Amino acid sequence: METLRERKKQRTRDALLRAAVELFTSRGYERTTVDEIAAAVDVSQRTFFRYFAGKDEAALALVEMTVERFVEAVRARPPHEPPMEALRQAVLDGWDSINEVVESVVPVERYLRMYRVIESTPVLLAAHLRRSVEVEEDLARVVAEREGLDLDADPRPRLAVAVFSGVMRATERQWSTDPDFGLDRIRALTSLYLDGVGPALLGDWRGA
Amino acid sequence: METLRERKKQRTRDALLRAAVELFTSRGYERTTVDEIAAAVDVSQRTFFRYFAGKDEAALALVEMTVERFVEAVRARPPHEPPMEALRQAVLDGWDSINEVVESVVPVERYLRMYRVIESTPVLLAAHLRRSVEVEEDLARVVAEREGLDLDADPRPRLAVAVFSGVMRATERQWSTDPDFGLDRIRALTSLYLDGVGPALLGDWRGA
DNA sequence: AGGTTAGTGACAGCCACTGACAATTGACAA
DNA sequence: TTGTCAATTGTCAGTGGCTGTCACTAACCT
Repeated sequence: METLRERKKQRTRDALLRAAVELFTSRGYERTTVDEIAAAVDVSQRTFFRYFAGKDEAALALVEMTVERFVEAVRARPPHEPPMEALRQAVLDGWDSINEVVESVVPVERYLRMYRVIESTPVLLAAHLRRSVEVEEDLARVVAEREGLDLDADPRPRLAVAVFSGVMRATERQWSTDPDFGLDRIRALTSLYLDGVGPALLGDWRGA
Repeated sequence: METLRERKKQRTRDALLRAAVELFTSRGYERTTVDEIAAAVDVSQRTFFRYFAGKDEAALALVEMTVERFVEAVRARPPHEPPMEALRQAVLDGWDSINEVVESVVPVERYLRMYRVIESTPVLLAAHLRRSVEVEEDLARVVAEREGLDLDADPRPRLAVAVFSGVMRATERQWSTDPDFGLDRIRALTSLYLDGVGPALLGDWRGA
């Protein structure tokens, strides 16, 4: 059982996160001040910065939860799976179980709306991409370990991850401007784009 | 012939850019204030912001010059070349002619040092990655046009560009931590990584 | 030469963020 | 319980990036 202090902290953090997401998705990121978020939870601005290193961290916190879960999922894939297959399955499974990860803080729908705010807000997109670089490094390590390779000697783990991440980014970007909001659409796009990599790398595009 | 006013403006901008790069590469980006840059050129802080939308823009301005040139180079590649080949040649040619693009502002060596500052400064890396997203969109358009395809109907242009950009990012990242500073090293890594994409995508990595 | 326009400096102000210190509140033992 | 310690929070003051405004000067144009 958790101590009262810890529960209180958790509640404050959740409240701040909820308020932030609420404001970001309605009013927009830039047009929301940290003071407003703090005021909505009735804490001081200083307290906000004790829970989040910056305004952007609050905006990315939800996605961060799912990203961490994704990396774990890759690590947990059966070792005999080829790298790209393991990555693919981990993402798709991630979208299937997104609700379980997020529902304790916000409903899935709000998560998706926040995702679109990130994608359409330059500073947030930038922060998101920067974080992705770190994730890629983690993934490369996982892949190298799965295949029993030395990350510094063999470029393939990093390359596979780079290609995969590039495709995922293209998918996110496409989805974020798609009129169809739903999870099914993301799943479909993910599969479609991953299947498209092979054909796209072929020299001759006339045969499709 | 340019007007005096325009020449003066150009000189002010160049001076600001030079001072900024000088300070960023020596003192570091975060530890350099806009006031210091402005003071080094003896203009007001306000004037700095009339030339650069933000401190980061001054830090990315050099790379921006080469990026624009790169996109043009892709556009100018012979139409019969497959997309990935055109992209590859354009990058490699870009590194060959980097000096011509940059020398009017700073020596190449300083350009390369600035590149490393970007790569190692979180906020700059973030801004750089965000800009790359826009570049990818431009490239996708160029590729689609070259191949006579509709960008909204066929995912292959975006995919090819996404894969290419992913690999380029991995290359940059690798180079930025390499003890070898030189241009040759970048060229070698670029070729190596591009050649590695095929093998990395294969299911079975045991055969190499 | 004289009116017009572009570029600049000075100033005031917003907002994100940080350090320091004091006040409060929960944890835990006597 | 109660007193002590430690964690959490609020307050305050300050820095740095960035913007709007306005008056002033220098370049342009006829």
